[in-house]
Amino acid sequence: MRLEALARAAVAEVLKRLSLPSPPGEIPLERPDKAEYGDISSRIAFLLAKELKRPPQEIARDLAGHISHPDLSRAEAAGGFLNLYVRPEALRRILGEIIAEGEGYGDWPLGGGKPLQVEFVSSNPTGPLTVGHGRQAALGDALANLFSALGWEVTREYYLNDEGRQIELLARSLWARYRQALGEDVPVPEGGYHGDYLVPIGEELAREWGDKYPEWSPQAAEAFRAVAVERMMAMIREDLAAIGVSFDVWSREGDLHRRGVVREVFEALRERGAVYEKDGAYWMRSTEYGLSRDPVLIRSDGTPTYLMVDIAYHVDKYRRGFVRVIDVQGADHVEEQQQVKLALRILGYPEGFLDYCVHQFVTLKGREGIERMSTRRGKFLRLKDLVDELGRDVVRYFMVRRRPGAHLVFDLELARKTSMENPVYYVQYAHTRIASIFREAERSGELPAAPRGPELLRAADLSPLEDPDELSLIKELDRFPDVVRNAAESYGPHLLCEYLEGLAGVFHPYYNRVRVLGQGEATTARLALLWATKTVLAKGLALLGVSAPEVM
RNA sequence: GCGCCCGUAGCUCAAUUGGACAGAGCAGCGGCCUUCUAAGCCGCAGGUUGGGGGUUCGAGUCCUCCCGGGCGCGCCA
Repeated sequence: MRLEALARAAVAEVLKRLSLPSPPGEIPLERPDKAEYGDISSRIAFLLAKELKRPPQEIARDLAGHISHPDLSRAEAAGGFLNLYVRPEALRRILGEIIAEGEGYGDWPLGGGKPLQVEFVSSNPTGPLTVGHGRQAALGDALANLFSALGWEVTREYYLNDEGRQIELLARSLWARYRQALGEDVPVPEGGYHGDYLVPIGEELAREWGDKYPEWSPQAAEAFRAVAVERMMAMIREDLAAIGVSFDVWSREGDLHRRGVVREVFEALRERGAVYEKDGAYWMRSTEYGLSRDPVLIRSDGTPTYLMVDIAYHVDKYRRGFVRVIDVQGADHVEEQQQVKLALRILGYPEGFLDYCVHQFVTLKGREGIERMSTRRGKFLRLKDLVDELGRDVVRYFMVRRRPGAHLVFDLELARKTSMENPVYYVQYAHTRIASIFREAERSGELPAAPRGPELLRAADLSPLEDPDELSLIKELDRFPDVVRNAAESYGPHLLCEYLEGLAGVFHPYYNRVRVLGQGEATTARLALLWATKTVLAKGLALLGVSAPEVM
């Protein structure tokens, strides 16, 4: 039984024994940040104060005076809080349970194997992935990992927008590059894609096709669009491979049209009275529901807007059996998100079905200062170049280290450092140091190699663990599953970074001060503790898509 | 102008979702390697949480008004 369960049982028991009411919901518990507030504490007295018409401090004192549990050494009332101190034996028993759970430690059965989708990146195939998409790739993948750990059957999906005006512009831009390669002075269209990446493709087409398309025509549009989309997708796949993200499903906009989903969902909205006609177009009645404007669903030329397709896409997701969908999107899509959610509400889909993880943009802080990026203007840093320079681990870690809702300033100089200043290495190095101890233990014969070594650790006598840092380490390890759950449910993988840096921050001083090998009985106990620490570090890093190296 | 997000140490950011005296890492200063990797450890200094008002036993967190920044306000995606 973990710390919280133990404390909850103790508090529930004393409430019952003193015939006090239980608060609605669970008994609140916190991990105090100061040692003088105990190992775990509860603000329950504040919750009972109103009902009992007694001051919180008095209630807390009552509870502290009467609480009794074999695993608690002490209970104090301070400022209305009930502070509990756990016996070292109980902590050591918890460590034993963590070791027994092994790799599965940190997982939850909450999702019950139900299908959940994380849709992310979904960048238009109009250019390579930029640093901004990198944040989304890292974020989405980490969330997918986290929800898998919560027991959901997770699908990673990329929505591919292979039709529409932006693609038209892309094709036109590529055609211009093609003409340029043939020595003609055709400019890239206004608002088109000015990045260099189209230049070599234009040259290639010039060699291959010669002067086959001297004019911009429907035939040219067709040909250049097909090549452009195909080449851009190849580029994007390359970028995703570089950062180590892969998708289970690639869905295409064109597919939704062909299957008639778009038309059908539009009709459904119209039947619900959510649509009106004006200026030859069809609009959704959004202002009636408090949104700031009515958007167009079907243009006057009869083609559906991006929003209309997006709504249909989400209906389709529901029909495909997902019980929960999380879309990772940039802050520039918030209005769109409100419109989609509203449409789903009108259509009667369950409220919690669709959720958005909205993230702010990334700016790069290098020597030249902070730069803004734009794919269309060709002013951006390709994600792959950044990964090639810094490594996948650094890029991934930096991208998820901040709360998604906050702007991310990517500090290139810090990221380039291979020292303690770089938080990724700080965490990874803790893992490496432990690995090193195990290598040394095997070499010196203090611990046999796997599988016998781990078996011995599972059966180890943990009673020599009484150093305060050792007990702190156990308390940190005990928190891990809660961090995983919280990081997933609040869409905040950065909480995992915080945790891992904290865990490494307990380990490093301990390592520096306390010798593990050659300490007789204590050695096996310490190896067991470090085994658990190493497992949690590795698992935490894995959830973020970052490696846990044995050697650095 | 309207809507959404943000403002915390010199810098980059946390803060268990309303809890205790607001915490880290850089940058600054001073110490620690013949012992499992110094990519490390220890110590010092650093704050009116943008500002005012309000709700609450209790506010960085909720409400309100200012100030400053970002994003959006297309029959683009």
